[in-house]
Amino acid sequence: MNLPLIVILGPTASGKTGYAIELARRINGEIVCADSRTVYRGMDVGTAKPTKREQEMVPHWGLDLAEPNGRFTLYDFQQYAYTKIAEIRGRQHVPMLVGGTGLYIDSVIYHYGLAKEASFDTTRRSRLEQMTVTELTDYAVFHQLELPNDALNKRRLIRVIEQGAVNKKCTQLDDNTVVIGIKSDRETLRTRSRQRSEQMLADGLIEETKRLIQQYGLVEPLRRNAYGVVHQYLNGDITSRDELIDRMVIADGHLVKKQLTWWRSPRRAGDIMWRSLDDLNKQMHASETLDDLGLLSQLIAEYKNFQNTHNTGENH
RNA sequence: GCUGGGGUAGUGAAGUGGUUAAACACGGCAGACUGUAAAUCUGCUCCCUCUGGGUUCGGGGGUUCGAAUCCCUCCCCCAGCA
Repeated sequence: MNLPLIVILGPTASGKTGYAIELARRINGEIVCADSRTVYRGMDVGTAKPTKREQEMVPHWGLDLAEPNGRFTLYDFQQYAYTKIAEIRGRQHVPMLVGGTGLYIDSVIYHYGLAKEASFDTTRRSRLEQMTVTELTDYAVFHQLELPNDALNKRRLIRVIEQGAVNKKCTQLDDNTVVIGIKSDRETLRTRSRQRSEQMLADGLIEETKRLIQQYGLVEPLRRNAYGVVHQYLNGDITSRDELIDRMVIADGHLVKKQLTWWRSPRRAGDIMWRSLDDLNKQMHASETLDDLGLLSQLIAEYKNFQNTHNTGENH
């Protein structure tokens, strides 16, 4: 049997981690984290990285792969995930791709056509970064490059110029891939986010932020979300603990919005089977009498059914 | 109670007699996005029967051809003095 790939995705604070760990224990799974921030070493509390204890319950991969000031690319993640998924299958375990970074997940499940970069030209990058959007556009047009549909997005313009094209190569979902989305309404997420922010502070987020900034400087991953807000607090731009929490919740809210927009896109919406945490847990506990393969095949069957009904509905 | 400052979209804030009041920022909503993605970028955000129309600047009154802007009065907030 070719073991399936179980993908569990969902917005921040939706409860992916908890569910994934429990499921992994039931179906003999191993978790590959698809999260652009937990790849960084030392960024633990502020990224809600699975704890040591959680990591001991189920093998976790994809954590602590890079230094916060290092360069970690989509290609790096994709290759890492491919390797780990193959290794997990080699052990006759079920690979599970779990995370909230839509792009990372897509690069693996749709097999983005990424090629190894010969070498990253830092000098050229910083030269391009100094150009204005207009200059970059002119440059791209002059060299007859297709412009990104996000024409004012400087980062993407730079990528187009570096690559010499807009890269869109990808495939359909593999037959044995199952994609489950954790469905949750925004109010619930906000409530969870608030609780989680309180917990992060209790767990030493402020000290962690201080330490990381001292060690690496104010690098990009430390400028955003929880870390960015705490940095403003340390700076005195935010003066009260209440405001700090509020701002952390708002930052999470922005992230959630982007994540949901990503997954709502018609390009992938038909591949994601959204289920509430309650339903998923009920199913898991209801099938306790089943053996591991029973629960797994139940999920697969449910997903196949979802795909069929969705696709017929779409074509007619 | 007195004196001074102030009350403009969900919030902060610009506008201080004259082309269409609400720039700008935040928040909210929607969208794009294949190598930094928790990044980066775009649109909408007073109301409506919405390619057009309507209402508004704490309440009321007044001056003026014309008032968020000047005057009177009342209400509320902040600071100082009692």
